[in-house]
Amino acid sequence: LMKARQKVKRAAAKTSAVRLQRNPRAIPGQRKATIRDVSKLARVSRMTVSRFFSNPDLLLPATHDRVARAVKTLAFVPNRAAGSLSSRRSGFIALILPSLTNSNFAAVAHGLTEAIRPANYQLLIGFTEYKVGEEERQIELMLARRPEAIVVTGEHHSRRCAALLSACGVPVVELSDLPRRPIDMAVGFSNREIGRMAAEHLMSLGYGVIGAVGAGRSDDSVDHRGEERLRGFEEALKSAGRRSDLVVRHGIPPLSYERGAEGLAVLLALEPKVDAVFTVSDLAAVGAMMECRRRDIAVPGGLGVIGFGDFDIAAQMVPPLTTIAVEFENLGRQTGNVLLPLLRGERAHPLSRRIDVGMRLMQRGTTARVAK
Amino acid sequence: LMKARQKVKRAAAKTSAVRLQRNPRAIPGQRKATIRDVSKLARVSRMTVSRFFSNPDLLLPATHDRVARAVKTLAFVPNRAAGSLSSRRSGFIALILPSLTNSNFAAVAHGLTEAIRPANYQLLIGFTEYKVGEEERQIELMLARRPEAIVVTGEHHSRRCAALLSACGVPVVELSDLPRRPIDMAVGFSNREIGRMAAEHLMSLGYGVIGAVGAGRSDDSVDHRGEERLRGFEEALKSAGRRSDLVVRHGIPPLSYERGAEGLAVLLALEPKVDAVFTVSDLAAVGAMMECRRRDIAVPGGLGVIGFGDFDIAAQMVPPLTTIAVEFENLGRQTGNVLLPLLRGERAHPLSRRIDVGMRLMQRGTTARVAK
DNA sequence: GTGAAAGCGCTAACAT
DNA sequence: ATGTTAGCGCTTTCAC
Repeated sequence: LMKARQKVKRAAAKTSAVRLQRNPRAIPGQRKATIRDVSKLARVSRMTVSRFFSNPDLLLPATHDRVARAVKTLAFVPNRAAGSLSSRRSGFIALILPSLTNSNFAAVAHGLTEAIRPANYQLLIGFTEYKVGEEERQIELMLARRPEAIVVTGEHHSRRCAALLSACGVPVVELSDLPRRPIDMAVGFSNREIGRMAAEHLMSLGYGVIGAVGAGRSDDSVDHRGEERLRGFEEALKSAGRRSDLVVRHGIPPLSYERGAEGLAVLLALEPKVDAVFTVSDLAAVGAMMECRRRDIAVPGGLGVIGFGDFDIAAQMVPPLTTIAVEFENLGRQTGNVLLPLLRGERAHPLSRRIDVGMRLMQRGTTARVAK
Repeated sequence: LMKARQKVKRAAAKTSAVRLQRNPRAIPGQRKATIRDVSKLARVSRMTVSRFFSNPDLLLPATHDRVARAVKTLAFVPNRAAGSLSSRRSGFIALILPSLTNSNFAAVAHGLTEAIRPANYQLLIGFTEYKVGEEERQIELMLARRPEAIVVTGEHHSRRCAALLSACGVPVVELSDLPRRPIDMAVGFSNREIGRMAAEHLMSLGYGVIGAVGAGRSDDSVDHRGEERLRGFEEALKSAGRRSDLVVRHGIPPLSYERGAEGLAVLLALEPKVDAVFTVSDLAAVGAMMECRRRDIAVPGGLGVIGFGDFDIAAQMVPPLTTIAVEFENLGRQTGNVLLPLLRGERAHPLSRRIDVGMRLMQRGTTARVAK
């Protein structure tokens, strides 16, 4: 058997000597050093070099030194694709967001990055731009990289997305929504509750004719989370026996300052007597406030305004914007904290499969008690 | 020889039959289907399955169908780590940004994503939070994934970063700055020129005592680009024989609304007669405007304000904010356009190694001619 | 503490 | 149009 092997090897050696550069369409640039090059230079086995990176304490100081020097002279950077293939651990965590332009989603990314850094995972971020088809595409792209966990935004997924996610075999976290029946885990808050909270806040202050502004939808883009907020808002008004038809859905997501200003204009045209408005996002609220200034409508006297998100600008406005805050960076961090034990192979704690990070009403200057 | 090979194979088969689960520390979840499983089910060779994904037109319709069915029943998703290793093309483009919380950087990411999508590349985003040590760490993490191109922000890199980048063997783009001697390529604009432009704009309108607000620095964080803007600003004032000492560097990057408001306060304490201010970012400018409102300083009458970035909020302010605009999404798109031919193996066009996307003064309401 | 062997799942190159 | 073979660069496993 031994002899047979030798023969095969020699035959192989002959062929491979012929073709030096295997793939001409390979990325250009001088060939990178491999673990093999390092091992030769340091006169150790490849395994020793591997251990140098994964478990340096196992090496004898002298060996460690030789390897370190070789690594340095060759400017060796281990190839994680090869490592992943062999160890069956990619070191990736996939994060799929609607958009990065929203600073709250960016905060999620930052929080998650921070939480997973000590474990040496790398984030693989994708964004959908609120396009419905894009989520599927992104999930497939991600799955091809064999992430060790997948974090998606929201609870609404196409059938195919849901199928891909439930079959993917790694932990899945649904972010920023709390589905009744999560695919796997969920970390978030209730968007519906936020709408309700906004409506109740406005009613409690004595506002009478209350409207809302959110994003519309097109054939290929939706903002499910904003829509949930509007729904909660309508519910609260209805169950209080109030008018709940003053809900403007304007423009395609994401909602911007400008869309907020326009949305308010639409609302005022619909019902000039509106005395308070909830906008699905602070950005729209700020836009609405600017529109008020242009129209000489006093805030909060002429119009009460409440937003969502507690974006940085909210507290800085004059008057400062009343809003509902969610700690998005914390959301990301919590997600990381839920995932880390799972990635270490520990079983999921049943209580941590659905984490509500809650929300907080930040009453500031744009809402105030109305004189009856 | 043939017989020898058979023997080796049989021996190998025997061993591998013994150990079913090779790596117990592998990520949990049922074993994913491999190209081999598909090939068996479809009764074709593995290459045919591979071609099904890379070049489906090559297959006979009947073969194509059989493979498609097998792929579907097994829910097969090709493992890109294995593919990358074999083809020596990772399909990654690395993008290293200071932060995602800045919507202009997010815009870059979006633009770049859009540009590279048709070629089926995937972005690998990392952020440094303006920390100097983080850039090195990020670059090393990225290099381990063998990206086919690396995009970094700015021209200032530590020695080690510069070394890693110049030795990495793939195209490198420096973003949003135009170094005199780029490592490889650069797509951006002159931050210094922006500072100059701001100063000249204010001088041309007749403002007399002109200040600026930027971010400070700590031991481990800097905003080189903002600093460049301040430098250009100082230069312009100096060469016009004006006072150039009213430059406040406040707080650690990134500059926020709040920091802008505080920065203005510092500036006013330093020199109450200031009649115009340039802030290194629109966010700080907005913060400064809010501070003005709190102090009943009229804008632009009492204080002229000019920012940078043309963030969405700029045009929405009342009065709308004068600023200097750079099309950041276009910056990302251009970067993609420069990279794509290189990734296809074409030679770099010498003219496209340094692309200036330029800038535009957006004169709006916060600056106006001063009555002498 | 170190090494040898085998194989992770795919594709380039060549053969038919 | 499809198949065969030999690796890609690493890590697991097990032997010493």
